[in-house]
Amino acid sequence: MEPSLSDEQILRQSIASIHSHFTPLTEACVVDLAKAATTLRLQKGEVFVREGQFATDVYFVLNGCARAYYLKDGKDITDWFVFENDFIIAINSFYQGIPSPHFIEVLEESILISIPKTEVNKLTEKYRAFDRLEKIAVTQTMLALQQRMVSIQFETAYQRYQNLLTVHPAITQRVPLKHIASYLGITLETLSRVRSQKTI
Amino acid sequence: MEPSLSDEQILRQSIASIHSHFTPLTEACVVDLAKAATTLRLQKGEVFVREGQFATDVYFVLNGCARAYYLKDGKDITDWFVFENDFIIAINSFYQGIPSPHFIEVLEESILISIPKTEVNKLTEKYRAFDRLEKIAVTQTMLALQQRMVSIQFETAYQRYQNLLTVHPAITQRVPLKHIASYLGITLETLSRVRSQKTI
DNA sequence: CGCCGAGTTGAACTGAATCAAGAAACGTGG
DNA sequence: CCACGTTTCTTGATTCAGTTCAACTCGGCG
Repeated sequence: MEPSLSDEQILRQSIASIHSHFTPLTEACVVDLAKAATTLRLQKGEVFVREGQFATDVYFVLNGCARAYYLKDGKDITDWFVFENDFIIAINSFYQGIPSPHFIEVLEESILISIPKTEVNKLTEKYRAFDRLEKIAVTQTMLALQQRMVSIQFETAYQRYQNLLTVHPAITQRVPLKHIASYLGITLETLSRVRSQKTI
Repeated sequence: MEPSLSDEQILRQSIASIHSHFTPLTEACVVDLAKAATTLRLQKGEVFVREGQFATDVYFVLNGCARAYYLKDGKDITDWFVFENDFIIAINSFYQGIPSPHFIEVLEESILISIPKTEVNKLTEKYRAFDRLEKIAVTQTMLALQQRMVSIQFETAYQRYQNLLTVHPAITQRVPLKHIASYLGITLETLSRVRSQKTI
């Protein structure tokens, strides 16, 4: 993480990152986006979306990483990981207008920008490029979920873990294994055993 | 199924259905869409997208039902069901530009309209409303996949089957159980047992 | 130093898969 | 309209991947 970036710098870097990782935005759109967005600097473990809340913002992770999770019968289940240069939202609340089943927290000291949902909707309405950005993000998420469905449905715990490593090789250095286990739909014990075996 | 609809009628009904089930389209957009679309009348079991092909069209099911499936180690795995008034595409090929891992077939005598991908892209570019339609369809698919992830990850075979029945109460009358089983990520035998038990 | 969260290891258990056999429904041609 | 083959579905016995419960190790930190 860069030491002591100004809000101004964070915003500029985020927009540059959106430009290169998703799609370019027009000048005017960038100006409006910069007005709408605020920066967030969060300490490791800070929970910035809670169960029961209505999604108020979209978040872009410039630096660090975050996870969305929910409580199923009291158990903490990770639903989604996000690393630098990606968006994260309380997906159900945002798109279905319901109270969020998810919590979202950062897993490291992180820098995000936050864009209010109302402003997102205005930007989407006003700028074709921003609308396209949202469509790209949603499409990527849809495809990632479809891949995960196939993986979880017909692969063994070992194969799912290997798949995850090919997508996020360094994830085990950044995320506690218990979160990885629940994301993969297995127990911590099974993940531990799977990690200790070198072959099938 | 309506007896002997004309192509004209099929198109008109499809557009009306898109209007009411998704989002309204402008007059001009409807005119262009009608020019781009063609009608398809398929017999039960007809396969209209094959593995290895590049997605050339988006399909709207006006009447009947269809499924997308792939072969995993020679086994036929259903990935998606679609009933009347919904779209179906070879999702990976369409959005990732790769040869389709999926086949798509109709499970009943069905009426679809088919819109070439090139025309979809033009319509998306030209009409805000059409762009919105695509975004809505993709967002709905994303949310449905997310629900399915949760279901498959932490529910028993019995619960998953019950969930499916709440979403598609009549599915067992229209779709062979083997397809439902693979969709739920269980074997045909397990589905049969699950169906015979009245409680957990 | 001792506690606490994170991860490992072991043993017993279980939900669902696999393998196998048969019953029921379906459709196609004679 | 019936007979026959095929596909669809059911039922039973066995096996297995992964869970659960429990005890233990390791590393960091107050």
